[in-house]
Amino acid sequence: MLIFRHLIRRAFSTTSSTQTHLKNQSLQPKTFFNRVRGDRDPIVNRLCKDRRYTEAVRILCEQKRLKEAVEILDHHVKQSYSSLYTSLLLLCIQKRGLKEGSVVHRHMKGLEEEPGVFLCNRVVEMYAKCGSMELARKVFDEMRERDLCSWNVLVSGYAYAGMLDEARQVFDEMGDRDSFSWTAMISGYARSGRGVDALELFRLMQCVEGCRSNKFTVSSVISAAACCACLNSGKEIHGHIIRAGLDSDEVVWSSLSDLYGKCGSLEQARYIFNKALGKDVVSWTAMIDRYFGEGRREEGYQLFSNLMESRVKPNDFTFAGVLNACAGHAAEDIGKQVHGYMMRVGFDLSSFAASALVHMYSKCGNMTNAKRVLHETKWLDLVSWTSLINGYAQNGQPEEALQSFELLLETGIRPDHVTFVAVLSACTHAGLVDKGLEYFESIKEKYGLTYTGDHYACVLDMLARSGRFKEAEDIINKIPMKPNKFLWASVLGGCRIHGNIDLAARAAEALFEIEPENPATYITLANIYATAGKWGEVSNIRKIMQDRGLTKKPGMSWIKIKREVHVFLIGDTSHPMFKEICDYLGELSKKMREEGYVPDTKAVLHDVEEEQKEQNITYHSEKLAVAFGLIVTPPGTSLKIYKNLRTCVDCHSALKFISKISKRRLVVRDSNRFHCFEEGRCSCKDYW
DNA sequence: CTAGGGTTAG
Repeated sequence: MLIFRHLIRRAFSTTSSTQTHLKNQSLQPKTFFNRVRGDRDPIVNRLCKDRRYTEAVRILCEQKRLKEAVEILDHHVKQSYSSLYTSLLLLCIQKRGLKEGSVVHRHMKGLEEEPGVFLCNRVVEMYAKCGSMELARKVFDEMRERDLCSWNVLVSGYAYAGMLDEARQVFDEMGDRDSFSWTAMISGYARSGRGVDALELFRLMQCVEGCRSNKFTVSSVISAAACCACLNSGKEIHGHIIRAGLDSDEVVWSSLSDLYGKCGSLEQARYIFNKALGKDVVSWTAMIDRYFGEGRREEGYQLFSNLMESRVKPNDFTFAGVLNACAGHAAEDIGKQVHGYMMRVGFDLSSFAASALVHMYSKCGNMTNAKRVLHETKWLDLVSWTSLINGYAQNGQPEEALQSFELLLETGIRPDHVTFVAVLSACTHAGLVDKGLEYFESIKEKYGLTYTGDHYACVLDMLARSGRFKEAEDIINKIPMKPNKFLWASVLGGCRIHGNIDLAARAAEALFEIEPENPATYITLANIYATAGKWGEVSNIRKIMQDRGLTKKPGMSWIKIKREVHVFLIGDTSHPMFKEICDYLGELSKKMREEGYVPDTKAVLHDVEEEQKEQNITYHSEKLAVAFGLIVTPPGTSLKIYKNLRTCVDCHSALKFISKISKRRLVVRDSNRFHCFEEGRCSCKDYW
């Protein structure tokens, strides 16, 4: 990628910058929750020794060390201090500390003097924001005196919790309403996807005299229009925004851009984005992610590059978005550059920018860096671990995957259902069926999790691949939900390997019902019949496909040489070097046969002569791409090839021979996973 | 004192 050239910096050239970032990061609850007393700063210790507890609490509050502050308050402070409560409650709200909040509340109640409305409002807000609307309501109901703010806090609390009907009830009950009340209600509807209700309420609001909408109101109502795809209402409000002069705020611009992105076009969204006077990092991030979301990767990367050149600093959300795009595109080169940039400008090591890094490296098959990042960040985060386990599983290192799972358990983090999907797939790739079944059992028995469709799909994939169809069918018959397409596709795949025609027919039948338009099912089933020599069935299926207008997705491979992408289709003759490539493949084929390669023509559907079949598979797109790469690069260079479909059995075997003969490392990323061919072996150990 | 936009894993 040329666009990042000026920013390239080796991501791992130094570890000292990592240390700096560790120091700079904010105190995140997850990372620093376990700070023990011995770690307390000396001033606080001194104050405690002198029994100046109130001051100690104040300092801890400033340092956002909620737990310790509340502990001291609870045990040592005997008097009431309104201002202390206010800051403690604020901190509880910030950190979602319900437990600490209720301790503070209890402390307040033990006092002679009754707390004022101001403080009570804070308590209601604290309970609401920390997730207990029951307690919030209880405090509200018991308040002797209430002001408008008390009501507003309750409404916004219910709205925030997604309890819109309750919110509306309180809203309708209250006597006076100001912009706060209306906005809280409107934004609640918008966030819960009830855009129409929000728009309706906004119309009502405009009829109320003396209750003007402000920037908060309009940004909420615009996001409401976006969520229900009401472009026309959105445009009307857009006009209102201009007329009322509310267009000087970056959040308003950002929601407008979102509106046009969601129900207009990316071009309109970009137009608004360009027009916005103030563009903060959120607007940038949203616009970049919008491009990636629509699959317009070049524009996404380009805009990210523009952002880096602007005065706005990308944040962890921005990094996570770009890195996840890189992961999806297997664009390790760009991902590395982004990583390098992050190291320079700094990022929060305990954010999902860090886990996005692990994810990116895992997806790109660079497990060394993935592991390194995970350990460097010291962010004991389940998502990162899951990415790592999955990465190992998909990159042919199932032992490392299971080892990582054991390490994860040692940290005390409880794995969730997604983690087990990764663990089971590792067992599948390693051929560890019995161990996999043990893990499968433990999901329910040991960890008390409910099986998801994916768990069943994984375990059936495992059993079907190893030909244990009896056990597979037992499980299929016991599944409480309707098996999904992934499950049946796995079963079908296993039947292909072991030639189980009966179960294959059942699986295919189910798949035809779920996704009749997917050609892959027809092709696989036809392959199974073809392998068994049942040509009548094969032509039947071909006829059905024709009738339904389905065609096989053409295989396509591409390879990047000197920043230029070369694309090959099956049997493609259009490449300028096609003749050289063919000659080279011919030579290669001779050497391969001497080494023991036998073309596997099972994958060829057509009922044609063997020789013709061999011809067909010789020109599979990945073979063309590899041959081209071998010709144009110097000896010893490793090649990276991308493919849109799964690798076929013959190509897989051929590539093993080619890696041995050419003494090259060949990395193939197919639609499912990475294959790393080296010295006649593949990292996937023939599971894919 | 209360309200707004973008937000990981398979």
